[in-house]
Amino acid sequence: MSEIENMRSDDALIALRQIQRKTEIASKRLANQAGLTPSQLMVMQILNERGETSAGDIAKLTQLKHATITSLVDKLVDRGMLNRRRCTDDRRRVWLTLCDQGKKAITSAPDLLQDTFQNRFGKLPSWHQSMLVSSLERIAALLDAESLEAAPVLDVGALDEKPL
Amino acid sequence: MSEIENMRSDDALIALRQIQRKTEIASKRLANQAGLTPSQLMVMQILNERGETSAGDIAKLTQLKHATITSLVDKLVDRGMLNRRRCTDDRRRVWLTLCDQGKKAITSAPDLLQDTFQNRFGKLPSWHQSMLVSSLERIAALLDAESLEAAPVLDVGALDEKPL
DNA sequence: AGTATATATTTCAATAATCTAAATAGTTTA
DNA sequence: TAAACTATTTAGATTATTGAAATATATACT
Repeated sequence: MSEIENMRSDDALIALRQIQRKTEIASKRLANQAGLTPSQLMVMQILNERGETSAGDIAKLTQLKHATITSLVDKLVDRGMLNRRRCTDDRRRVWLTLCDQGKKAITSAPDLLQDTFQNRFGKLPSWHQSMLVSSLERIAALLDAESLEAAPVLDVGALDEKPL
Repeated sequence: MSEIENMRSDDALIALRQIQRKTEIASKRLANQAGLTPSQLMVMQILNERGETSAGDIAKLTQLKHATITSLVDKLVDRGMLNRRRCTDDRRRVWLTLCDQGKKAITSAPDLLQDTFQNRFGKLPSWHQSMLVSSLERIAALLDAESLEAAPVLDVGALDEKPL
């Protein structure tokens, strides 16, 4: 690939990093508003999107160690955000689910990034909206870890399942 | 805005969250490979992109407290990654810059996400590349808000409880 | 000018998040 | 059935992050 051909890719990566930083900071703020740590929020969002998920898969998805997940889940269970359920098929495993209060906690906190985004996005012409959505979905696909064989840690399989 | 009109916005937000999670995890891994914490990496990337930046601005950009920046910078300076320089105009301020070793540290670590992305992106037809770049830049702009960048975190703790 | 007030960073002690290694409990394999 | 393997937890240590007070400098006011 020539240098010139790389140019657009570089532009894309720069924009991606900007997006990353903005969403990450917004996440931090959102977590705070909901009375959660960013890691706790991440776990709860994953559960909200995927439904019942095992502790180990959460560890893979978040790239946190199992011990960390355990202590983090302990706290969330104590606060009535999550349920722990031992898997009956394989009694080593533990399934986690959001309970109602948990769902409420993450949906009721005002999300500044989301609000701002929706507001501005809604004002764009329809064709532009479509283009952005398909671009975002394409980008997400380009970032997919499937063929990143060097990253077995991410190999959770259902990683690309449809959220919500 | 009607429910139907909201639909595409929701799709966009879903894709955005996927992108966020993927880039965040890739960041964690990259930091690890470079022998840095994610926060340290973030600081160094900011310095790499913006050049000399004040400690306070770094605090705002990362949404970390000043005390945190101080200790984090201490370590990076000790390791020869960064330079501290007292501003001559306003001697309260401190300017930070990456030094050569720091630049090298963040550019030499193999970035799996970046490599994969570049590889796949490069295979797309030119018109598609252009569209993706402009879409990404537009998205970044939609996420841009002083309120998102500068606003202090409201600690009007959501509701009843605080984190344990 | 001199005093009060505001800003930028640091220090220090405390808290919270995360990790490693070992332990526990259950499953699969040979 | 023993050995090897997998999932989660426990315990203890390490590290990151924080709030509050301290320091040093700048700005505004009278």
